[in-house]
Amino acid sequence: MANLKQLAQSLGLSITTVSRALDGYADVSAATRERVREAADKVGYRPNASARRLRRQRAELVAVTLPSDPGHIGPPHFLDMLSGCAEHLAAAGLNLVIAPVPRCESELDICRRFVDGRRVDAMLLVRTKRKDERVEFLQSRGIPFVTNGRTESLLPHPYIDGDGFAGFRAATLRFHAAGHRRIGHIAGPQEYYFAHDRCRGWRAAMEECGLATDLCAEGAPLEQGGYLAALELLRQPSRPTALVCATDEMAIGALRALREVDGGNQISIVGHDDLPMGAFTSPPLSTMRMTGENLGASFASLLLRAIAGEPAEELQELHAIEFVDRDSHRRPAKAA
Amino acid sequence: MANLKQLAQSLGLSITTVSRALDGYADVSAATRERVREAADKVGYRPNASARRLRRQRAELVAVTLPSDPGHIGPPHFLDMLSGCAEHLAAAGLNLVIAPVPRCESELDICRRFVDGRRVDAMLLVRTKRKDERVEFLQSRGIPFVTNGRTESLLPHPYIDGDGFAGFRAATLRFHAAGHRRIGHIAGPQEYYFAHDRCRGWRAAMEECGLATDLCAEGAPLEQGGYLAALELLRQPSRPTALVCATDEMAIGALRALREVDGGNQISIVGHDDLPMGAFTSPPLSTMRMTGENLGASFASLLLRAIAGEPAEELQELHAIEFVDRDSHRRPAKAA
DNA sequence: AAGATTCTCCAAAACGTTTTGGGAGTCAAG
DNA sequence: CTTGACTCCCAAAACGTTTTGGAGAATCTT
Repeated sequence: MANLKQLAQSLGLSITTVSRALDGYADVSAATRERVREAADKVGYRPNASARRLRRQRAELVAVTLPSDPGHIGPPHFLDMLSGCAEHLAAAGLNLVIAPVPRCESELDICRRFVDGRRVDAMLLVRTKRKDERVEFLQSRGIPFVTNGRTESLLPHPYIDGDGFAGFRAATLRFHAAGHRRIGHIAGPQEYYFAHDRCRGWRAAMEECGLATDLCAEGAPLEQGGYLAALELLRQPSRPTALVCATDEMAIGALRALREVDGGNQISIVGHDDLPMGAFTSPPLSTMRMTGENLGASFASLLLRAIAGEPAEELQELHAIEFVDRDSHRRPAKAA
Repeated sequence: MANLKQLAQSLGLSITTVSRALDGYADVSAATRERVREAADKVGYRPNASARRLRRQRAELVAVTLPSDPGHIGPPHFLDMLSGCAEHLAAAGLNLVIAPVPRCESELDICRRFVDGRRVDAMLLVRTKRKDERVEFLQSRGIPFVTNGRTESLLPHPYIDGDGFAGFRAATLRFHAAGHRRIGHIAGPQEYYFAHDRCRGWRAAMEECGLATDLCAEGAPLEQGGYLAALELLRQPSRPTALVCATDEMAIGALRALREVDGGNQISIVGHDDLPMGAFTSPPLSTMRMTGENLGASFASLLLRAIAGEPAEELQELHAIEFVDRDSHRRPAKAA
């Protein structure tokens, strides 16, 4: 309700003094400072955010772009992550705005709007592509940002990512150790870094074991994509006995395909993301997930450090992937 | 990069004219308007958001508060809803900021911070309680807001809600028509409007049918809460043969309880929310969901109309609840 | 030809902060 | 008495827009 001028007037002080008193500067006597603070408390004074932002040349805002394709938004914990991130940003006086991408615009347009209108101090990018134009743009503008997922950008940039390569390699080797020899991969769209990374992990393991890498099918990172890709692999003359799937959603689609095919329930399968519903599929879906707790806080911390100017190299977190042992990966190797 | 002053200087025009040209006022000649627009396009001029907000006395922001208790954030479609809402708000020049509530603060504190700092033009409230202090506060401040869920506030306020009363009444009657007589209710915390509303619906149906309303147990709106509440009902001397659960999460907990009890798999059950994982439980969980598509757009529209000053009475949407027929509600009435 | 009207444009005043660059006092030291 | 240091305060200048209230020139009316 009240602004600085009114508050100052009612106290018989100058705007300057009131402002500095509230900010705790030392050049205001302790007595006045206390008097000002009490008065401010009493009238419930809060500085006008827009005015402060204008003067300070800070937006006090961070934006996160949300891909609008339904189902592309990421696992359910995504909202928890955002919530955690926003909470930690708020402690530093920053708010998190969500910026969904309308169908008619590109993610780049959104970035441009936010950056060039000086609406944000930093950005959070999700679902990075190997070659991500948003990253290039933000780098060229010199605006701080953190990505959820790596890219193949030449310049380093801050990110948090799971080590999909290692995770999928390990999962594949696990199948190999269990006696599987025909291990298929259901891959996500390869322009996404995570999908490519996971595919590489599977491929590396296969090559290490001296196995052919032709049992690979790509699909949209959705239930339907996994379903179609699985059908494709099941049509092969020599079927896979195990499937490593890029995401849980695809794995669930693959499970549906397996149910429709003779002996499909004898095929092992593993996904990635640890979707809650995976616990209820039949068989319960073994999966993988990124380690680390309170990811949101990590993102917030990286963002704040990026804003503070820390070099990108020090703001990169690669998290190990852990295996979540349910049941779907335990089918015998020799069946099918 | 550029601001109005520089742009004006480079064109040999005044700031005023450039500003008005870009806003399309009629008092700049079509020729100059075009010239200005081209120049602005070329240098990629975007008005500084903070400056505009200060001058216009609008924050161009809407905040949504997220309860921080994990699991309380609502069904997975919640993020889709937010995303849709943000998208439609963006079309009107408003951005959506998410405001999670840290453990040490109340939702009211958050509202206060946003409202008194003039950080937002409106607020979106979720998980309303029957007596909701946030609603009272916002009403007293006269700031526009829309709630997801009704309240028992005396003054009307804009909301979108599902007709839980009718939905739960209908579901209960459906069980009655199928021959069930001992129909239990697993209720959510009654301080929440939705939980109370659904409970009333069950109770009304029971009374209409002349049945006792003692088979009711309350729990936290989580899997564990449903599990414990179900165990409580199953301990009764005469067990329910059907369960109407306030939420799917609770229903899934109840399913776990049923599995642990002899003959539990003969008990019918229905939930509410249409969680994706409900399709994978065994048996697949019959459920209910609010009708209406693109809820986010509806919220955005109500928010905009509230900001425009439309009276609250015209900004209330009560959506019907539809039944989602899977399998879990089809157990015979005479078993158990 | 004088007055009214219309077209274009602009100077200056906001909006509410934060920050710069002092300006009065007071006190102690030189 | 002067000087310097220190304490406490303040006027004024930003920050970049939008909007108000004209001003000057051209065109139309009478």
